[in-house]
Amino acid sequence: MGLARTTVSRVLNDQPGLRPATIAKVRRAIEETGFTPNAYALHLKGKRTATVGICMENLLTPPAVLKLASLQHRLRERGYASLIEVLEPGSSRRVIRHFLSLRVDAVIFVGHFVGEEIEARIREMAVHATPHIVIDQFGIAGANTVALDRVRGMREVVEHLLGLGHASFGLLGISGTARSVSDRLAGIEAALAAHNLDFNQVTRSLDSRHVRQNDFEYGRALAASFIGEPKRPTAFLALNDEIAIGALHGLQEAGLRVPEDASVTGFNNQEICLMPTPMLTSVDQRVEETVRSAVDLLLEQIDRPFVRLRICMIEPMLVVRGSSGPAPK
Amino acid sequence: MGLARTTVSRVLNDQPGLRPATIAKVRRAIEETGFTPNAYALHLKGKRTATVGICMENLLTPPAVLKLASLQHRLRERGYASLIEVLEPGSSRRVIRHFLSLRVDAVIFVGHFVGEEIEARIREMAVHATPHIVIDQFGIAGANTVALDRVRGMREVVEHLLGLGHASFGLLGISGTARSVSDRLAGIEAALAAHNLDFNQVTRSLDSRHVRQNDFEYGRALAASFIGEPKRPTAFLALNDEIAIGALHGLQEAGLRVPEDASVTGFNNQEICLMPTPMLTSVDQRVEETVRSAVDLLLEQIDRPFVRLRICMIEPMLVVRGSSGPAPK
DNA sequence: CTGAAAGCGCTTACAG
DNA sequence: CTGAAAGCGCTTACAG
Repeated sequence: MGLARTTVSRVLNDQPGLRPATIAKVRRAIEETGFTPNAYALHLKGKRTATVGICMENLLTPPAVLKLASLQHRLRERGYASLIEVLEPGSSRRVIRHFLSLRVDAVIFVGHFVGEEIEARIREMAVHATPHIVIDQFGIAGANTVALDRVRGMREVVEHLLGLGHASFGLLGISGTARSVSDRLAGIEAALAAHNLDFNQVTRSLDSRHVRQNDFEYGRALAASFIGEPKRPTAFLALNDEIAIGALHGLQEAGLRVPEDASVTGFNNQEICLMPTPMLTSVDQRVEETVRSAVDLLLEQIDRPFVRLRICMIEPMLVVRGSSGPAPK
Repeated sequence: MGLARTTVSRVLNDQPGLRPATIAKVRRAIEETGFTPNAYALHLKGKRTATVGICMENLLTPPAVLKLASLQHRLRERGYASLIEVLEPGSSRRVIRHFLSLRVDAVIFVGHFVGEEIEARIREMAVHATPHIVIDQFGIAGANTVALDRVRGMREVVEHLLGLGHASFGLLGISGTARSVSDRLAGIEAALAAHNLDFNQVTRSLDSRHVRQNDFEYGRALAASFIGEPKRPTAFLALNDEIAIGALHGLQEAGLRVPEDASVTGFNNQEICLMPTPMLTSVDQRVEETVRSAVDLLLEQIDRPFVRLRICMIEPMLVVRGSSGPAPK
């Protein structure tokens, strides 16, 4: 036959020093038999798997999916396949073991997780010298992290509204102790403090009057509650775009004009910001830049393991649209 | 040491006939060293990889992502990990080869692809006896398929509007030759024919006046165009929810009341249907049922290969909301 | 330029 | 009940 396993292997790996006729013969045989090399045998021999494991908090929010799509695209460009798993609380151990058994070159976490769980996983991965990066969530001990500077994002929103003359703010869904909330509160406080305003005097939250949902209906309900109140705020800051749009509709249904009677702002700058009339002012997460930084940091670690811990903050970008305007006189 | 490779292997695979003390000793050693079995060695020995390859058309539309999330969840339940790749035109060969080299147990296609390309891939996979299923796209030769009956979905929309007394219909984004469009046209024609109405007489499309975008702005622009027309339709059927919501806003901006002056319907029943006022009547894709059927068909094939070709139609569900009402007198 | 041999990390008969 | 040996499908020195 003239087709020793060695020869076939050399053809498949484009190694030099083969007669063209031999190459052609091998290629033809491969074509005819539909032969596909077994990746498992390949990697057993030590070839890099060129695979990255991605742990997603969920696949149900547009920003998360946008990150996933972008990650997958960029990794592919660099020659990596991605293995994707949704991480439910408590499942991280199983998922990471699976990734490790598949000898992934690195693991990416996207979203917000139980801190201790991820910390434990990162320690396990360190044993195997498997690099990692956490996208979105600051504050995980020992974790390489890339995340949006949400404090700054919210500060810019408030600065923008202060600049428009607003002095009383309704907070929509921005209450509680979750990290994503506390970052936003910190941003609001910082901006107010810079203008010598007292947080408790100029902001108001009615979140407790409704069951927290973080969706349109929740925003609508919150807006409706504010309508009945004396001293209604002139600007409403929402935790996310969904709540903001719900609130915008709620205000309009009550006969208020946006932005003439009240301004509304969102957060995340999703596509739906373009849908209401007027369109929604929001804070862009800079997904592309986030993902690019994350992939760069990760590949750097794959190339030279044990570099020092990296924390990368992404600057948000305020996108001003029609839903925010001068405060009413 | 008393820790022969054989013994360790037996412990890891929960095989009977080991002394508890031995088991404990092995487990401790595994724990201490952070030993993780090499999946590649495992599968080389013939163990099933318990992995399914998923080819996505894209990850940028909510319905696609919903299917992915649901698929991933159901496969995990059944013990399968999923390998996800976005298929760009022309990349299918590379992606499928990669999946085959990883010895996936099956491949799932989600979305709409170039027919011949997928047909070629399915033929290649047949050589390896690797089962497949196509979700969403009917009409691929030799493909096991699960997809929504879009003809019927659109027929139900028209029946609903006819029942409300409408007799003139504006089509938004429903023009051209794409399969997803022609299915919808077939549904509209069927419903009209059943009521002895002539398609060309009672429907109108102004799609050609704008650059096709399938988004809010396109819907808004189309609605604006219809406003200026004599004999304005009383009902507007959109290709999808985005166009419908854009149109709804466009009509309202022109001073029309929905549904008193004009009805609007969408397609896909995404979450955004709940956002406008009034909320949008739409057609639900029954993602859960689609995915369940697909996974069932697939596992059936994995268990006994070479069963006959399976085509499964999913019944859509019309969801009536405030955007559709009685035709104006 | 091409082929025979060893070995990657496991599992599975088969001895002990 | 436990261990030594073969072999899964490749790649890579090493001979020829």
